[in-house]
Amino acid sequence: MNYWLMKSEPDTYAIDDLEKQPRKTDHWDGIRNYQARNFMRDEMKKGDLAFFYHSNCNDPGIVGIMEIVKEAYPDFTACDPNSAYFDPKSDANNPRWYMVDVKFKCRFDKTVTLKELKQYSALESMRLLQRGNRLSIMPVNTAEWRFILSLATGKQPA
DNA sequence: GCCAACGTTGGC
DNA sequence: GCCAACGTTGGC
Repeated sequence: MNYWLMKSEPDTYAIDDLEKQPRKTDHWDGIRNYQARNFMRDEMKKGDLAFFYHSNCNDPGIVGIMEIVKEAYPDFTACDPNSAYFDPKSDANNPRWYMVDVKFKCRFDKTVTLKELKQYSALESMRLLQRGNRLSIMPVNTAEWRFILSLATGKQPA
């Protein structure tokens, strides 16, 4: 069981958009970064949990939790010339990009903001908080996961 | 909208 | 394989 953090720009796809899907499930498309892809393709397992992070917005931060319900399979938007994520260099027979399916689990009452995350020494080694970080999919360790959950719920970590 | 940081591309 | 140029991310 692994924990993750996955970023999305809410103007493009917010956590509410995921919740509105049938069965609250959708594919996580458009990942076009090799490191993020490798995490998704090689390490993400069914049943893993992920924080949903809103990036590039007024109040960036973690807004809720989703579950990985389908492991990596080729990202079909790479082969679709009408998609914003079309990649002419990707070969349908040897897919370059992958996606997973995620299911909405919960939305926090209050966003755990980036600003707030930066305040805690318990989180100072988090990948999200490292200088110049741009990864859109990254692992979160168990201690960090629990700590952030406690911030979201107001309860002490188990 | 600015811009620092980072990733990718492509000439050599 | 180096590295300059360019494109993208994402906080502010």
